[in-house]
Amino acid sequence: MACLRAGGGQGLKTGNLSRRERERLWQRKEMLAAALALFSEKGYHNVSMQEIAAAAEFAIGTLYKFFQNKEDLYKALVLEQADRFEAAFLAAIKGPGDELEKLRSFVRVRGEMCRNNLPFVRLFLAETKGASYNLKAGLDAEIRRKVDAFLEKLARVFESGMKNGRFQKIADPYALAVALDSVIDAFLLLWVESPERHPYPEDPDVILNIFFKGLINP
Amino acid sequence: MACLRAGGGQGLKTGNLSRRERERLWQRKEMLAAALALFSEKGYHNVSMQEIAAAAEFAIGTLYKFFQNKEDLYKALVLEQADRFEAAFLAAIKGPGDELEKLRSFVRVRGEMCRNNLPFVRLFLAETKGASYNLKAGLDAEIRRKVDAFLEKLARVFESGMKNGRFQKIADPYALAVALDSVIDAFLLLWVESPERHPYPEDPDVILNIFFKGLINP
Amino acid sequence: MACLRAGGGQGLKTGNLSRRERERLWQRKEMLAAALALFSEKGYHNVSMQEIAAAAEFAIGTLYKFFQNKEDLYKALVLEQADRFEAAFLAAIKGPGDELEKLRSFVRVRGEMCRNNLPFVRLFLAETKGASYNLKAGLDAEIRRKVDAFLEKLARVFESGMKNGRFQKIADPYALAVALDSVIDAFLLLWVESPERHPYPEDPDVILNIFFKGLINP
Amino acid sequence: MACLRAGGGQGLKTGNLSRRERERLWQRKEMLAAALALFSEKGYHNVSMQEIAAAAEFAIGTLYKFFQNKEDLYKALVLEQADRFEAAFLAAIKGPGDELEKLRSFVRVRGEMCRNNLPFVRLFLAETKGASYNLKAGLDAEIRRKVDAFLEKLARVFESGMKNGRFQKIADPYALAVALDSVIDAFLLLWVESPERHPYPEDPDVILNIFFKGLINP
DNA sequence: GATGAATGAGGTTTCATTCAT
DNA sequence: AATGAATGAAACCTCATTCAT
Repeated sequence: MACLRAGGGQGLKTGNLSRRERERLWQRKEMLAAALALFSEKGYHNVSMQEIAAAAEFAIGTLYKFFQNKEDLYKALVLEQADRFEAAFLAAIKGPGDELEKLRSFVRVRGEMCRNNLPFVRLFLAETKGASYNLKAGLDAEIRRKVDAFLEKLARVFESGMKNGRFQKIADPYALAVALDSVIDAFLLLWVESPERHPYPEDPDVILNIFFKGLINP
Repeated sequence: MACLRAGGGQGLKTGNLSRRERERLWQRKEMLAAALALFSEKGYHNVSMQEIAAAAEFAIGTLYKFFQNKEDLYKALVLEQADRFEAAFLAAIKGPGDELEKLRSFVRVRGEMCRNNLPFVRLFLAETKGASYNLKAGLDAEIRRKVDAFLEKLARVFESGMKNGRFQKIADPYALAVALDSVIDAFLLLWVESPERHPYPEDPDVILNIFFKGLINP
Repeated sequence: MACLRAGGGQGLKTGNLSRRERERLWQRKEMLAAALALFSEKGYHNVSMQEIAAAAEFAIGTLYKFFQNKEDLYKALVLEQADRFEAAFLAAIKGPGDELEKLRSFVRVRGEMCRNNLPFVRLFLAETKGASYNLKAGLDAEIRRKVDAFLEKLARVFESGMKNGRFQKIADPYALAVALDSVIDAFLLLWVESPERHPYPEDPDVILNIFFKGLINP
Repeated sequence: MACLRAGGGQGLKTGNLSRRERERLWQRKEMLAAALALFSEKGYHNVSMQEIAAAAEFAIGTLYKFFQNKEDLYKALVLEQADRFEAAFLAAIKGPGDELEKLRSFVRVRGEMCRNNLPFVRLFLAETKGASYNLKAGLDAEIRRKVDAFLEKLARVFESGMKNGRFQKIADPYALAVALDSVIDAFLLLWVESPERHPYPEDPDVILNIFFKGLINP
């Protein structure tokens, strides 16, 4: 959370803004931060707008100046954070190095982002893994579209590796992307639940070896 | 769903019971079936007790004779179904054949159970993957304990395969169990969302090859 | 008000009903009576559902069992009363006697109904005379349609009188109907505001003479 | 509306005022014009101060510099317009000609004023005919006092006509004034609702004949 | 034992009004 | 003097739960 409040300019440029506008942006961030903490802890339906307003130390009316309604607030929260995550993951797989290195980088960044944004990870897993009924109009679809678009890009890393002979054709590239993503999620889930018993591995190959090395003895 | 209503003896013995008791059990099952259908379709918070009572064709008061409150009803629903699933999965990995065959059997049964119980799968994925906030007291923990117990047993399949040389030691057996489970879940999730675009594979090796064959070209 | 509570079977038959149903009807009437008193005194927007519930001595939730929402309650109130009034007025102009007697009867019944239902008259004048913005969907239209339909019937009394030579053709029959209605309303309005200074005349001819006798000296 | 904004000197003299004061008067007029348009269209309770401020292109705070609160603004609006109307009606019945011509003139001016100030007419009818609950403190009384004062003056026209033998004594002069006023209102109401089906008559005698000629055939 | 009418706390949202800038 | 962001009371409405019948 601290990082969220402090972290400036995430997607929203604060360059040439009046004091007023900068203040409004800061207030918005405060509200989203309070909302994130609460939603993440108790879930969408168990958090009231009053609660969020109180946590953000604003009047309820002020909350409604920034967000049309509860759903709108929630969507803004999830989408803005999702964008940050997507950007970081894309940077990882578009970074330098061969396909192998890209995968390592992705696994590493995934861990870092999550370690630093635990509240959002809880929310995000709830949104993408759990059947989420909260989001009547579109967020669900929008999030899933984003995830899918990313998985396609990840699939292309596998595909490219297969084409240049670095990877074997053990499965459909998209299936591999889905599989890698879900395995990482599983490790993250274990870590979220009990960080001490199941730490997220520092070395990405601990996870990747499941894919790299064959299980069956030849 | 029909199977749920009709399906006798799932965990609850109906052997030597009075007519009264048998009727009560049948009523209870009706209620849970109606609740499952509604929760699965709309989510815990978007289903009212009135709605469940109406769907089950009982008075609201009768519902409360069987379940102390909404949460209690939900817990009973999830736990009883989870038991059925757990039993089926355990049977799969305790069945005949070597470790490889056990894994294949598990992947197959996982698919079958889910295909036949889509409403519950939706609910279950929401509960186990998504951070589930519904269940303030204990269900969460109880479910996760069950899942973990099963994962330990699955891990022991990998371990045994490693010991007798059938499997390579590519990773920690528990990690492998988690990974396999999550990959299957990922495929199920894809299937739940769009059964036509992403059918759950008939041949378990489509999934298992991700583990069996190494990705990296030697 | 007393008359409203006491007045049984006004349009709603209470003949072959179970005790339950009779009680529900009585409760509904209590609610409408409380609502009428409040709306009539303070206006639609200045009365809260809590207030109505308290006045009717029911819980707020019970109010909503009977009426979907505030507007629904208001519409039911206005329409049911309007029907009573319409019926009484129609009876007056369909009663025995020639056209002249019909008009006298109408003026008389108008006065009686209003004297006995002052709260509703206030509401009704507000609805039909004032531009009423309360009634988003349809009540406005429905009320005006009713009023217009009645005015047409009243016009036909004038028309018939003209045809059989009892009346002179001093103006368009519909215009005469509108004029008579509005003159009665004006007298009622004066009476509503200060019953002592401006009593509604016992003798209908006090009002009707405005129409019967010509003002200009020949 | 244009006439309202442009129309100078309506009751408020702008003669020897500083630029400041003239500007304030102009601003006030802008605000009242915006408020009139909105109130007339949507009704007192369905218009927010924010809305009025926005329509008048002032800050909400500025609105409150001119009017203590919403009710105050509304009262000012209604009273100032009512004064304009009263003045015009008084001029009509004080104008040249005998009693008959005064009545004709009144009917004519009534039509003109209303045709040119439809938004206010809607509001005014709502205020004077409908039981108006908006105006808790005094406006109601003040308006009605004005109306009554005018009706007394109109009554004196009838009275004078009776004294000099031009009119017959068919009814109490005040009752006749009330009746004429209400009949005109009724025609205006019809016109407001559907200007095409019920045009306000060009010839005042169409309305006045109801009074002038006796209905009953002698 | 079964019923479902009654309850009222608590949710979301609006808007008249204030006051620091 | 003008602004408009901030306020929070109060409105409408839902629904988990109880209890008299």
